[in-house]
Amino acid sequence: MNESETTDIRALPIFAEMADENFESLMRGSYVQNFPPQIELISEGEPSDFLHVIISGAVELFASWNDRESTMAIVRPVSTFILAATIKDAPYLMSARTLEKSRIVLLPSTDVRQIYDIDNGFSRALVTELAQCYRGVVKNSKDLKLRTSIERLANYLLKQHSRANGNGAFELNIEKRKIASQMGMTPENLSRAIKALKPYGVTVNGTSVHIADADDLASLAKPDPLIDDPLS
Amino acid sequence: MNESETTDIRALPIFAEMADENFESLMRGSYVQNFPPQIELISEGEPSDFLHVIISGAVELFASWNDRESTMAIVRPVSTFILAATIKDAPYLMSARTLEKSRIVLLPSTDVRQIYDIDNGFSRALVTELAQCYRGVVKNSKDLKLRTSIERLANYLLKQHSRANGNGAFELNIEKRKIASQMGMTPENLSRAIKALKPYGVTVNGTSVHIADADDLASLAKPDPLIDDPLS
DNA sequence: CGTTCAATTGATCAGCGTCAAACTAGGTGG
DNA sequence: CCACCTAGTTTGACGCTGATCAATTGAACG
Repeated sequence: MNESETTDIRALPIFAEMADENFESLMRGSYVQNFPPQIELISEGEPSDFLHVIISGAVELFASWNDRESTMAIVRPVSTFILAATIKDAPYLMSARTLEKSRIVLLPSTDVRQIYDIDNGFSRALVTELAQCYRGVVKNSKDLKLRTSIERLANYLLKQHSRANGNGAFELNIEKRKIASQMGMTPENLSRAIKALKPYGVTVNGTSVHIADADDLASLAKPDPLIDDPLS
Repeated sequence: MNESETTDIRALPIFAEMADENFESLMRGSYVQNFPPQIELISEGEPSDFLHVIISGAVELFASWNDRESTMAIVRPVSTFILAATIKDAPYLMSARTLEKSRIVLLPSTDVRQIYDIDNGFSRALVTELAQCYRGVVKNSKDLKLRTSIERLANYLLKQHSRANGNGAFELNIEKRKIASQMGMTPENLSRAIKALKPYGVTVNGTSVHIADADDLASLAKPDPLIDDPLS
Protein backbone atom coordinates (compact mmCIF):
# COMPACT_ATOMS: atom_id res chain seq x y z
CA MET A 1 0.00 0.00 0.00
CA ASN A 2 1.46 3.35 -0.95
CA GLU A 3 1.28 6.52 1.06
CA SER A 4 -1.44 8.26 -0.91
CA GLU A 5 -3.68 5.22 -0.51
CA THR A 6 -3.13 5.22 3.22
CA THR A 7 -4.06 8.88 3.23
CA ASP A 8 -7.23 8.14 1.26
CA ILE A 9 -8.27 5.45 3.72
CA ARG A 10 -7.43 7.63 6.68
CA ALA A 11 -9.68 10.30 5.21
CA LEU A 12 -12.68 7.97 5.18
CA PRO A 13 -15.15 9.12 7.83
CA ILE A 14 -14.95 5.83 9.68
CA PHE A 15 -11.18 6.07 10.11
CA ALA A 16 -10.76 9.81 10.41
CA GLU A 17 -11.40 10.11 14.13
CA MET A 18 -9.42 7.19 15.45
CA ALA A 19 -6.11 7.39 17.31
CA ASP A 20 -2.97 7.36 15.18
CA GLU A 21 -1.55 4.29 16.82
CA ASN A 22 -4.76 2.32 16.33
CA PHE A 23 -4.98 3.31 12.71
CA GLU A 24 -1.40 2.30 12.15
CA SER A 25 -1.93 -0.98 13.93
CA LEU A 26 -4.95 -1.66 11.71
CA MET A 27 -2.90 -0.87 8.62
CA ARG A 28 0.00 -3.06 9.71
CA GLY A 29 -2.25 -6.10 9.75
CA SER A 30 -3.85 -5.31 6.42
CA TYR A 31 -3.35 -6.62 2.91
CA VAL A 32 -3.73 -4.80 -0.36
CA GLN A 33 -4.52 -6.68 -3.50
CA ASN A 34 -5.29 -6.03 -7.12
CA PHE A 35 -8.06 -8.14 -8.53
CA PRO A 36 -9.06 -8.68 -12.15
CA PRO A 37 -12.73 -8.29 -13.10
CA GLN A 38 -15.27 -10.95 -12.23
CA ILE A 39 -13.49 -12.25 -9.16
CA GLU A 40 -15.73 -13.35 -6.33
CA LEU A 41 -14.22 -11.68 -3.30
CA ILE A 42 -16.60 -13.03 -0.72
CA SER A 43 -19.48 -15.46 -0.69
CA GLU A 44 -22.72 -15.15 1.15
CA GLY A 45 -22.79 -17.36 4.23
CA GLU A 46 -19.05 -17.35 4.86
CA PRO A 47 -17.68 -16.01 8.12
CA SER A 48 -16.55 -12.41 7.79
CA ASP A 49 -12.78 -12.56 7.93
CA PHE A 50 -12.02 -9.14 6.50
CA LEU A 51 -13.42 -5.68 6.29
CA HIS A 52 -12.94 -4.59 2.68
CA VAL A 53 -12.01 -1.14 1.46
CA ILE A 54 -12.22 -0.44 -2.24
CA ILE A 55 -9.48 1.92 -3.47
CA SER A 56 -10.16 1.77 -7.18
CA GLY A 57 -12.42 -0.12 -9.54
CA ALA A 58 -15.96 -1.29 -8.81
CA VAL A 59 -17.51 -4.07 -6.77
CA GLU A 60 -20.95 -5.62 -7.04
CA LEU A 61 -22.74 -6.83 -3.95
CA PHE A 62 -25.25 -9.51 -4.82
CA ALA A 63 -27.42 -12.10 -3.12
CA SER A 64 -28.69 -15.50 -4.15
CA TRP A 65 -31.46 -17.86 -3.21
CA ASN A 66 -32.83 -20.91 -4.89
CA ASP A 67 -30.81 -20.39 -8.08
CA ARG A 68 -31.92 -16.82 -8.38
CA GLU A 69 -29.57 -13.90 -8.05
CA SER A 70 -30.03 -10.20 -7.53
CA THR A 71 -27.67 -7.25 -7.51
CA MET A 72 -28.05 -5.49 -4.19
CA ALA A 73 -25.61 -2.61 -4.67
CA ILE A 74 -22.60 -1.37 -6.56
CA VAL A 75 -19.74 -0.07 -4.46
CA ARG A 76 -17.28 2.49 -5.77
CA PRO A 77 -14.11 3.99 -4.29
CA VAL A 78 -13.28 5.04 -1.74
CA SER A 79 -15.53 3.17 0.65
CA THR A 80 -15.83 0.10 2.81
CA PHE A 81 -18.24 -2.76 2.40
CA ILE A 82 -19.73 -5.55 4.51
CA LEU A 83 -19.05 -3.55 7.63
CA ALA A 84 -22.02 -4.94 9.55
CA ALA A 85 -20.95 -8.58 9.20
CA THR A 86 -17.48 -7.67 10.43
CA ILE A 87 -18.84 -5.89 13.47
CA LYS A 88 -21.27 -8.62 14.41
CA ASP A 89 -18.80 -11.40 13.61
CA ALA A 90 -21.61 -12.90 11.59
CA PRO A 91 -21.77 -14.56 8.17
CA TYR A 92 -21.95 -12.36 5.10
CA LEU A 93 -25.47 -11.73 3.89
CA MET A 94 -24.25 -10.82 0.43
CA SER A 95 -21.56 -11.96 -1.94
CA ALA A 96 -19.18 -9.57 -3.67
CA ARG A 97 -17.44 -9.68 -7.00
CA THR A 98 -15.26 -7.23 -8.86
CA LEU A 99 -16.83 -5.66 -11.93
CA GLU A 100 -13.63 -4.03 -13.09
CA LYS A 101 -9.98 -4.39 -12.24
CA SER A 102 -10.02 -3.29 -8.61
CA ARG A 103 -7.63 -2.49 -5.84
CA ILE A 104 -8.88 -3.57 -2.46
CA VAL A 105 -7.61 -3.35 1.10
CA LEU A 106 -8.39 -6.21 3.45
CA LEU A 107 -8.48 -5.46 7.15
CA PRO A 108 -8.73 -8.53 9.39
CA SER A 109 -12.13 -8.48 11.09
CA THR A 110 -10.67 -9.49 14.44
CA ASP A 111 -8.42 -6.41 14.36
CA VAL A 112 -11.36 -4.19 13.48
CA ARG A 113 -13.41 -5.57 16.35
CA GLN A 114 -10.53 -5.33 18.80
CA ILE A 115 -9.84 -1.74 17.96
CA TYR A 116 -13.48 -0.77 17.94
CA ASP A 117 -13.58 -2.07 21.51
CA ILE A 118 -10.80 0.23 22.66
CA ASP A 119 -10.98 3.25 20.36
CA ASN A 120 -13.94 5.48 21.09
CA GLY A 121 -13.40 7.76 18.14
CA PHE A 122 -13.60 4.70 15.93
CA SER A 123 -16.71 3.28 17.58
CA ARG A 124 -18.48 6.62 17.30
CA ALA A 125 -17.56 6.87 13.64
CA LEU A 126 -18.93 3.38 13.12
CA VAL A 127 -22.23 4.41 14.65
CA THR A 128 -22.56 7.22 12.15
CA GLU A 129 -21.46 5.04 9.26
CA LEU A 130 -23.86 2.22 10.09
CA ALA A 131 -26.73 4.61 10.63
CA GLN A 132 -26.00 5.96 7.16
CA CYS A 133 -25.87 2.46 5.65
CA TYR A 134 -29.11 1.54 7.38
CA ARG A 135 -30.86 4.57 5.99
CA GLY A 136 -29.50 3.74 2.56
CA VAL A 137 -31.08 0.31 2.58
CA VAL A 138 -34.36 1.66 3.89
CA LYS A 139 -34.46 4.17 1.04
CA ASN A 140 -33.79 1.38 -1.36
CA SER A 141 -36.67 -0.63 0.06
CA LYS A 142 -38.99 2.31 -0.25
CA ASP A 143 -37.95 2.72 -3.86
CA LEU A 144 -38.71 -0.94 -4.53
CA LYS A 145 -42.02 -1.09 -2.72
CA LEU A 146 -43.55 2.25 -3.61
CA ARG A 147 -42.57 2.67 -7.25
CA THR A 148 -43.09 0.92 -10.54
CA SER A 149 -40.08 -0.07 -12.57
CA ILE A 150 -40.46 2.90 -14.90
CA GLU A 151 -40.58 5.28 -11.97
CA ARG A 152 -37.52 3.65 -10.47
CA LEU A 153 -35.67 3.99 -13.74
CA ALA A 154 -36.68 7.64 -14.13
CA ASN A 155 -35.35 8.42 -10.67
CA TYR A 156 -32.20 6.43 -11.26
CA LEU A 157 -31.48 8.39 -14.41
CA LEU A 158 -32.14 11.71 -12.71
CA LYS A 159 -29.76 10.78 -9.94
CA GLN A 160 -26.99 9.81 -12.37
CA HIS A 161 -27.72 12.93 -14.34
CA SER A 162 -27.24 15.29 -11.43
CA ARG A 163 -24.20 13.33 -10.33
CA ALA A 164 -22.73 14.04 -13.77
CA ASN A 165 -23.23 17.81 -13.40
CA GLY A 166 -26.67 17.77 -14.93
CA ASN A 167 -25.81 19.10 -18.37
CA GLY A 168 -28.13 16.76 -20.24
CA ALA A 169 -25.73 13.95 -21.11
CA PHE A 170 -23.85 11.30 -19.22
CA GLU A 171 -22.58 7.75 -19.46
CA LEU A 172 -23.85 4.65 -17.71
CA ASN A 173 -20.84 3.23 -15.95
CA ILE A 174 -22.23 -0.23 -15.31
CA GLU A 175 -23.78 -2.92 -17.44
CA LYS A 176 -27.47 -2.52 -18.11
CA ARG A 177 -28.18 -6.01 -16.84
CA LYS A 178 -26.71 -5.03 -13.49
CA ILE A 179 -28.70 -1.83 -13.42
CA ALA A 180 -31.80 -3.84 -14.20
CA SER A 181 -31.14 -6.36 -11.46
CA GLN A 182 -30.37 -3.64 -8.96
CA MET A 183 -33.71 -2.04 -9.70
CA GLY A 184 -35.53 -5.35 -9.43
CA MET A 185 -36.25 -6.03 -13.07
CA THR A 186 -35.07 -8.09 -15.99
CA PRO A 187 -32.78 -6.77 -18.73
CA GLU A 188 -35.61 -7.06 -21.22
CA ASN A 189 -37.87 -5.02 -19.04
CA LEU A 190 -35.21 -2.35 -18.59
CA SER A 191 -34.86 -2.13 -22.33
CA ARG A 192 -38.57 -1.48 -22.64
CA ALA A 193 -38.66 0.89 -19.72
CA ILE A 194 -36.05 3.01 -21.46
CA LYS A 195 -38.28 3.21 -24.50
CA ALA A 196 -41.21 4.13 -22.31
CA LEU A 197 -39.26 7.18 -21.16
CA LYS A 198 -38.75 8.48 -24.68
CA PRO A 199 -41.85 10.71 -24.44
CA TYR A 200 -40.16 12.33 -21.47
CA GLY A 201 -37.07 13.24 -23.45
CA VAL A 202 -34.83 10.33 -22.54
CA THR A 203 -32.60 8.88 -25.22
CA VAL A 204 -30.21 6.05 -24.57
CA ASN A 205 -27.65 4.89 -27.06
CA GLY A 206 -25.41 2.14 -25.81
CA THR A 207 -24.01 3.53 -22.60
CA SER A 208 -24.66 7.18 -23.35
CA VAL A 209 -27.76 8.80 -21.99
CA HIS A 210 -29.28 12.06 -23.09
CA ILE A 211 -31.92 13.86 -21.08
CA ALA A 212 -33.62 16.64 -23.02
CA ASP A 213 -35.53 18.18 -20.14
CA ALA A 214 -34.78 17.10 -16.61
CA ASP A 215 -37.86 18.89 -15.27
CA ASP A 216 -40.07 17.00 -17.66
CA LEU A 217 -38.59 13.72 -16.53
CA ALA A 218 -38.89 14.80 -12.92
CA SER A 219 -42.60 15.38 -13.39
CA LEU A 220 -42.88 11.64 -13.91
CA ALA A 221 -40.18 10.56 -11.49
CA LYS A 222 -41.29 12.77 -8.60
CA PRO A 223 -37.94 12.42 -6.85
CA ASP A 224 -38.15 12.56 -3.08
CA PRO A 225 -35.22 13.40 -0.82
CA LEU A 226 -36.41 10.72 1.60
CA ILE A 227 -35.85 8.10 -1.08
CA ASP A 228 -33.37 9.53 -3.54
CA ASP A 229 -31.10 11.82 -1.62
CA PRO A 230 -27.94 9.90 -0.81
CA LEU A 231 -27.16 12.30 2.01
CA SER A 232 -29.14 12.78 5.20
CA MET B 1 -42.53 5.49 34.35
CA ASN B 2 -42.56 2.78 36.98
CA GLU B 3 -39.57 0.87 38.23
CA SER B 4 -40.17 -2.36 36.34
CA GLU B 5 -40.37 -0.40 33.10
CA THR B 6 -37.09 1.30 33.83
CA THR B 7 -35.60 -2.12 34.46
CA ASP B 8 -36.94 -3.40 31.15
CA ILE B 9 -35.44 -0.48 29.28
CA ARG B 10 -32.16 -0.81 31.09
CA ALA B 11 -32.08 -4.45 30.04
CA LEU B 12 -32.25 -3.55 26.36
CA PRO B 13 -28.89 -4.30 24.72
CA ILE B 14 -28.40 -0.69 23.70
CA PHE B 15 -28.76 0.60 27.26
CA ALA B 16 -27.26 -2.30 29.19
CA GLU B 17 -23.63 -1.25 28.97
CA MET B 18 -23.89 2.44 29.67
CA ALA B 19 -22.83 4.17 32.88
CA ASP B 20 -25.49 4.42 35.57
CA GLU B 21 -25.37 8.17 35.75
CA ASN B 22 -25.80 8.53 31.99
CA PHE B 23 -28.71 6.13 31.96
CA GLU B 24 -30.35 8.01 34.77
CA SER B 25 -29.77 11.31 33.07
CA LEU B 26 -31.37 9.93 29.91
CA MET B 27 -34.36 8.72 31.89
CA ARG B 28 -34.76 12.00 33.72
CA GLY B 29 -35.30 13.82 30.43
CA SER B 30 -37.71 11.22 29.09
CA TYR B 31 -41.46 11.09 28.79
CA VAL B 32 -43.74 8.08 28.97
CA GLN B 33 -47.08 8.11 27.29
CA ASN B 34 -49.99 5.81 26.63
CA PHE B 35 -51.41 6.06 23.16
CA PRO B 36 -54.67 4.70 21.80
CA PRO B 37 -54.59 2.69 18.56
CA GLN B 38 -54.16 4.43 15.20
CA ILE B 39 -52.22 7.39 16.49
CA GLU B 40 -49.53 8.69 14.18
CA LEU B 41 -46.52 9.04 16.44
CA ILE B 42 -44.12 10.39 13.89
CA SER B 43 -44.29 11.46 10.28
CA GLU B 44 -41.79 10.81 7.58
CA GLY B 45 -39.76 13.91 6.80
CA GLU B 46 -39.99 15.46 10.24
CA PRO B 47 -36.86 16.15 12.25
CA SER B 48 -36.15 13.37 14.72
CA ASP B 49 -36.88 14.86 18.11
CA PHE B 50 -37.19 11.64 20.10
CA LEU B 51 -35.87 8.16 20.22
CA HIS B 52 -38.87 5.92 20.85
CA VAL B 53 -38.98 2.83 23.02
CA ILE B 54 -42.06 0.68 22.89
CA ILE B 55 -42.96 -0.87 26.26
CA SER B 56 -46.23 -2.50 25.34
CA GLY B 57 -48.55 -2.65 22.36
CA ALA B 58 -47.52 -2.60 18.72
CA VAL B 59 -46.29 0.04 16.30
CA GLU B 60 -46.33 0.05 12.53
CA LEU B 61 -43.54 1.71 10.60
CA PHE B 62 -44.70 2.73 7.17
CA ALA B 63 -43.60 4.85 4.26
CA SER B 64 -45.43 6.86 1.65
CA TRP B 65 -44.78 8.27 -1.77
CA ASN B 66 -47.07 9.72 -4.36
CA ASP B 67 -50.24 8.68 -2.52
CA ARG B 68 -49.02 5.14 -2.10
CA GLU B 69 -48.23 3.63 1.24
CA SER B 70 -46.36 0.56 2.36
CA THR B 71 -45.85 -1.10 5.70
CA MET B 72 -42.13 -1.38 6.30
CA ALA B 73 -42.10 -3.16 9.66
CA ILE B 74 -44.07 -3.92 12.78
CA VAL B 75 -42.30 -3.16 16.05
CA ARG B 76 -43.15 -5.01 19.25
CA PRO B 77 -41.97 -4.56 22.84
CA VAL B 78 -39.47 -4.12 24.14
CA SER B 79 -37.44 -2.36 21.52
CA THR B 80 -36.48 1.02 20.15
CA PHE B 81 -37.32 2.42 16.78
CA ILE B 82 -36.03 5.11 14.42
CA LEU B 83 -32.64 4.95 16.04
CA ALA B 84 -30.73 5.86 12.88
CA ALA B 85 -32.56 9.14 12.36
CA THR B 86 -31.88 10.11 15.96
CA ILE B 87 -28.20 9.36 15.64
CA LYS B 88 -27.76 11.22 12.38
CA ASP B 89 -30.00 14.09 13.45
CA ALA B 90 -31.75 13.57 10.15
CA PRO B 91 -35.41 13.52 9.13
CA TYR B 92 -37.39 10.34 9.67
CA LEU B 93 -37.51 8.09 6.63
CA MET B 94 -40.61 6.33 7.90
CA SER B 95 -43.76 7.26 9.73
CA ALA B 96 -45.02 5.38 12.75
CA ARG B 97 -48.49 4.71 14.09
CA THR B 98 -49.79 2.64 16.94
CA LEU B 99 -51.71 -0.49 15.96
CA GLU B 100 -52.90 -1.21 19.47
CA LYS B 101 -53.04 0.70 22.71
CA SER B 102 -49.35 1.25 23.34
CA ARG B 103 -47.06 2.53 26.02
CA ILE B 104 -44.09 4.39 24.66
CA VAL B 105 -41.05 6.10 26.12
CA LEU B 106 -39.73 9.19 24.40
CA LEU B 107 -36.07 10.05 24.84
CA PRO B 108 -35.06 13.46 23.52
CA SER B 109 -32.74 12.93 20.56
CA THR B 110 -30.37 15.65 21.67
CA ASP B 111 -29.85 13.82 24.98
CA VAL B 112 -29.23 10.55 23.16
CA ARG B 113 -26.65 12.18 20.91
CA GLN B 114 -24.98 13.99 23.76
CA ILE B 115 -24.62 10.85 25.82
CA TYR B 116 -23.51 8.76 22.90
CA ASP B 117 -20.69 11.28 22.49
CA ILE B 118 -19.45 10.78 26.03
CA ASP B 119 -20.44 7.21 26.95
CA ASN B 120 -18.36 4.60 25.20
CA GLY B 121 -20.36 1.67 26.43
CA PHE B 122 -23.40 3.28 24.87
CA SER B 123 -21.71 4.08 21.58
CA ARG B 124 -20.42 0.52 21.27
CA ALA B 125 -23.86 -0.87 22.00
CA LEU B 126 -25.26 1.40 19.31
CA VAL B 127 -22.78 0.01 16.81
CA THR B 128 -24.02 -3.51 17.48
CA GLU B 129 -27.64 -2.47 17.43
CA LEU B 130 -27.35 -0.58 14.16
CA ALA B 131 -25.40 -3.40 12.53
CA GLN B 132 -28.25 -5.69 13.52
CA CYS B 133 -30.86 -3.31 12.13
CA TYR B 134 -28.92 -2.96 8.92
CA ARG B 135 -28.75 -6.69 8.47
CA GLY B 136 -32.45 -6.93 9.16
CA VAL B 137 -33.28 -4.57 6.32
CA VAL B 138 -30.89 -6.33 3.97
CA LYS B 139 -32.60 -9.64 4.71
CA ASN B 140 -35.90 -8.02 4.03
CA SER B 141 -34.66 -6.75 0.67
CA LYS B 142 -33.43 -10.19 -0.26
CA ASP B 143 -36.80 -11.63 0.62
CA LEU B 144 -38.50 -9.07 -1.60
CA LYS B 145 -36.18 -9.34 -4.56
CA LEU B 146 -35.50 -13.06 -4.67
CA ARG B 147 -38.88 -14.56 -3.85
CA THR B 148 -42.37 -14.59 -5.27
CA SER B 149 -45.23 -13.51 -3.06
CA ILE B 150 -46.25 -17.11 -2.35
CA GLU B 151 -42.73 -18.00 -1.28
CA ARG B 152 -42.60 -14.95 0.95
CA LEU B 153 -45.88 -15.91 2.56
CA ALA B 154 -44.75 -19.51 3.09
CA ASN B 155 -41.62 -18.30 4.85
CA TYR B 156 -43.54 -15.78 6.87
CA LEU B 157 -45.91 -18.46 8.11
CA LEU B 158 -43.06 -20.81 8.96
CA LYS B 159 -41.39 -18.08 10.95
CA GLN B 160 -44.55 -17.29 12.92
CA HIS B 161 -45.12 -20.99 13.39
CA SER B 162 -41.76 -21.65 14.97
CA ARG B 163 -42.09 -18.48 17.03
CA ALA B 164 -45.32 -19.97 18.42
CA ASN B 165 -43.58 -23.18 19.49
CA GLY B 166 -44.21 -24.98 16.24
CA ASN B 167 -47.10 -27.17 17.31
CA GLY B 168 -49.11 -26.77 14.14
CA ALA B 169 -51.39 -23.91 15.14
CA PHE B 170 -51.00 -20.25 15.91
CA GLU B 171 -52.71 -16.90 15.61
CA LEU B 172 -51.91 -14.01 13.32
CA ASN B 173 -51.44 -11.05 15.61
CA ILE B 174 -51.72 -8.34 12.99
CA GLU B 175 -54.26 -7.47 10.35
CA LYS B 176 -53.92 -9.34 7.10
CA ARG B 177 -53.81 -6.10 5.13
CA LYS B 178 -50.73 -5.08 7.11
CA ILE B 179 -49.14 -8.46 6.58
CA ALA B 180 -49.84 -8.13 2.89
CA SER B 181 -48.36 -4.66 2.66
CA GLN B 182 -45.32 -5.69 4.62
CA MET B 183 -44.70 -8.48 2.16
CA GLY B 184 -45.19 -6.21 -0.80
CA MET B 185 -48.59 -7.33 -1.98
CA THR B 186 -52.25 -6.36 -1.92
CA PRO B 187 -54.78 -7.81 0.53
CA GLU B 188 -56.52 -9.56 -2.35
CA ASN B 189 -53.34 -11.16 -3.45
CA LEU B 190 -52.56 -12.34 0.07
CA SER B 191 -55.98 -13.92 0.23
CA ARG B 192 -55.23 -15.87 -2.92
CA ALA B 193 -51.73 -16.72 -1.85
CA ILE B 194 -53.17 -18.35 1.26
CA LYS B 195 -55.36 -20.52 -0.92
CA ALA B 196 -52.40 -21.42 -3.06
CA LEU B 197 -50.74 -22.86 0.05
CA LYS B 198 -53.63 -25.21 0.78
CA PRO B 199 -51.97 -28.09 -1.13
CA TYR B 200 -49.06 -27.65 1.29
CA GLY B 201 -51.24 -28.17 4.33
CA VAL B 202 -51.91 -24.57 5.25
CA THR B 203 -55.36 -23.67 6.51
CA VAL B 204 -56.27 -20.17 7.60
CA ASN B 205 -59.52 -19.31 9.29
CA GLY B 206 -59.81 -15.70 10.32
CA THR B 207 -56.71 -15.08 12.38
CA SER B 208 -56.00 -18.71 13.23
CA VAL B 209 -53.51 -20.60 11.14
CA HIS B 210 -53.05 -24.33 10.99
CA ILE B 211 -50.02 -25.96 9.44
CA ALA B 212 -50.45 -29.66 8.89
CA ASP B 213 -46.86 -30.46 7.97
CA ALA B 214 -44.18 -27.86 8.46
CA ASP B 215 -41.65 -29.90 6.47
CA ASP B 216 -43.98 -30.03 3.52
CA LEU B 217 -44.43 -26.28 3.63
CA ALA B 218 -40.68 -25.84 4.06
CA SER B 219 -40.09 -27.81 0.87
CA LEU B 220 -41.80 -24.95 -0.94
CA ALA B 221 -40.56 -22.12 1.27
CA LYS B 222 -36.92 -23.20 1.34
CA PRO B 223 -36.16 -21.04 4.37
CA ASP B 224 -32.62 -19.68 4.48
CA PRO B 225 -30.92 -18.45 7.65
CA LEU B 226 -29.38 -15.64 5.62
CA ILE B 227 -32.87 -14.31 4.90
CA ASP B 228 -35.16 -15.66 7.57
CA ASP B 229 -33.11 -16.02 10.70
CA PRO B 230 -33.73 -12.97 12.86
CA LEU B 231 -30.50 -13.56 14.72
CA SER B 232 -27.00 -13.34 13.31
C1' DC C 1 -12.80 -12.15 -39.31
C1' DG C 2 -14.97 -15.07 -36.36
C1' DT C 3 -16.25 -15.79 -31.52
C1' DT C 4 -18.68 -14.42 -27.59
C1' DC C 5 -21.71 -12.14 -24.76
C1' DA C 6 -24.66 -8.20 -23.92
C1' DA C 7 -28.61 -5.78 -25.64
C1' DT C 8 -32.67 -5.59 -28.14
C1' DT C 9 -37.02 -7.11 -30.14
C1' DG C 10 -41.13 -9.81 -30.64
C1' DA C 11 -44.51 -13.06 -28.98
C1' DT C 12 -46.56 -15.13 -25.28
C1' DC C 13 -47.83 -15.96 -20.59
C1' DA C 14 -48.05 -15.71 -15.61
C1' DG C 15 -48.34 -12.96 -11.63
C1' DC C 16 -50.28 -9.51 -9.56
C1' DG C 17 -53.07 -5.20 -9.17
C1' DT C 18 -57.50 -3.00 -9.77
C1' DC C 19 -62.29 -2.62 -9.44
C1' DA C 20 -66.60 -4.06 -7.86
C1' DA C 21 -69.47 -6.82 -5.18
C1' DA C 22 -70.54 -10.08 -1.61
C1' DC C 23 -69.51 -11.77 2.78
C1' DT C 24 -68.07 -11.71 7.62
C1' DA C 25 -67.14 -10.24 12.25
C1' DG C 26 -66.96 -7.01 15.86
C1' DG C 27 -68.94 -3.21 18.04
C1' DT C 28 -72.85 0.02 18.96
C1' DG C 29 -77.18 1.56 20.02
C1' DG C 30 -81.99 0.99 20.20
C1' DC D 1 -81.01 -9.29 22.72
C1' DC D 2 -81.17 -8.15 18.24
C1' DA D 3 -80.62 -5.11 14.30
C1' DC D 4 -77.49 -2.43 12.19
C1' DC D 5 -73.28 -0.26 10.95
C1' DT D 6 -68.62 -0.29 9.81
C1' DA D 7 -64.42 -2.06 8.31
C1' DG D 8 -61.75 -5.93 7.04
C1' DT D 9 -61.74 -9.94 4.17
C1' DT D 10 -62.87 -12.73 0.40
C1' DT D 11 -64.32 -13.70 -4.35
C1' DG D 12 -64.80 -12.92 -9.22
C1' DA D 13 -63.70 -10.60 -13.54
C1' DC D 14 -60.55 -8.16 -15.98
C1' DG D 15 -56.36 -5.81 -17.48
C1' DC D 16 -51.74 -4.28 -16.99
C1' DT D 17 -46.98 -4.95 -15.68
C1' DG D 18 -43.35 -7.45 -16.06
C1' DA D 19 -41.21 -12.35 -16.76
C1' DT D 20 -40.04 -15.87 -19.95
C1' DC D 21 -38.57 -17.83 -24.17
C1' DA D 22 -36.61 -17.47 -28.56
C1' DA D 23 -34.40 -15.13 -32.11
C1' DT D 24 -31.82 -11.26 -33.89
C1' DT D 25 -28.79 -7.48 -33.69
C1' DG D 26 -24.81 -5.25 -32.01
C1' DA D 27 -20.40 -4.54 -30.00
C1' DA D 28 -15.96 -5.91 -28.00
C1' DC D 29 -11.97 -8.65 -28.36
C1' DG D 30 -8.60 -11.88 -29.72
